[in-house]
Amino acid sequence: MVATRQTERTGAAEAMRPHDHGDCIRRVLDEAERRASEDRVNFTPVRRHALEILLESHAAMPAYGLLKRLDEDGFGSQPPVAYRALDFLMEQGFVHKVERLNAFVACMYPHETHTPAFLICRNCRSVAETCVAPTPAALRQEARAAGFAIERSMMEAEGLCRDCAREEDAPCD
Amino acid sequence: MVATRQTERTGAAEAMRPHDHGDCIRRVLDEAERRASEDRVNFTPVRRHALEILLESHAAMPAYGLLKRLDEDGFGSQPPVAYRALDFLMEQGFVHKVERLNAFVACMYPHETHTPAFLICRNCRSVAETCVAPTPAALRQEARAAGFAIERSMMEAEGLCRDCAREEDAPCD
DNA sequence: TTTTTTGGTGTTATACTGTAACAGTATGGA
DNA sequence: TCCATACTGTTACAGTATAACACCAAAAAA
Ligand SMILES: [Zn+2]
Ligand SMILES: [Zn+2]
Ligand SMILES: [Zn+2]
Ligand SMILES: [Zn+2]
Repeated sequence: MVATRQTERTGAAEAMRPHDHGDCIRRVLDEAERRASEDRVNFTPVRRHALEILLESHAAMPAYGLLKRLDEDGFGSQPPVAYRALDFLMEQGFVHKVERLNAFVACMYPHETHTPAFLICRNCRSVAETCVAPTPAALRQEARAAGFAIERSMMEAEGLCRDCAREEDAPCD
Repeated sequence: MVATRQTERTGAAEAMRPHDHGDCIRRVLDEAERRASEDRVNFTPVRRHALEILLESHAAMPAYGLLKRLDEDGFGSQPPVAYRALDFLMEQGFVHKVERLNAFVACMYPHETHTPAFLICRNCRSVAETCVAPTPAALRQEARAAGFAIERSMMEAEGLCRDCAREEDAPCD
């Protein structure tokens, strides 16, 4: 590992420090808008509004919490409403699922594809996304800077195993 | 077949390669037995049997799948049966939860506390635990050796944020 | 233009995952 | 004997997620 030498600590676990959250919202929303139009994907009202709701705070929101909000705002009351919006937002990389909480957060670094790393408080369920390479050492350092005490952690990588990759390649699909 | 020249790759993602699985079972079960008696914890029949069931393969098993098996074997049919056994096994570090799958696997390295890292096939849901330090680079290398194509990954760390830690310390609990 | 396809939405129903709470039992110490 | 602790049996319920089908509009193909 390099001697990280960070003069500027952008991308640190800001969510757990005081900051201008209006900035977070504007920055992320603008970037999402830009990328959606660039990628020619359909950023419909319900999808946009779902992202806006998630952006209201850095806490992770359960799907049914989001659904409740969407319903109050007139976007429909049935589970697929929320899950479809979330599927879209996750595909675009605008939202991550925090698996440990079965809950969702807006991505704070939507300008780059990345392996997200989260600091999750087991007590208040606040969530801070870091943009550092998620090595245990780097994460520990982020945590220290945020005053966060890591108790346990895990990493999960999803993909295709050798056998399944072979199947997908097969000409007789 | 890559010519990776593997003299001995202990701790690699063995689960995704041919291996003597009887060895896995004996090794892990013995170690669990030893640690349970060392730590004076109550390794009751239902708990032991739950571990044995999970050890039957390296696939992740959902709680209700485990429950079904426990029921067939006469250990009770209600959800708490499975969840209590799983809670115990996770506390002892004998089992991990694979969050992405809401499913559980026996730990392949129960002799040491660690940050588990998993390679999860999205197609067949097979799971390989690696015992390397879970850096993205190390994980990529493990994946390559196992013929596994990582498509996305994440890291989650749970603990206490600064504010919640302060509360816990507070004398006026 | 007409037809077809595609993608998004509305809705119902259902499956899967996880926990609270209380009663019963065994054990071991005061 | 009384009490505390830890494990188990059971009921009821809360929370999470998806399948499936009907409907519609806009884009693409004919
Ligand atoms: Zn913010
Ligand atoms: Zn992110
Ligand atoms: Zn094995
Ligand atoms: Zn493990």
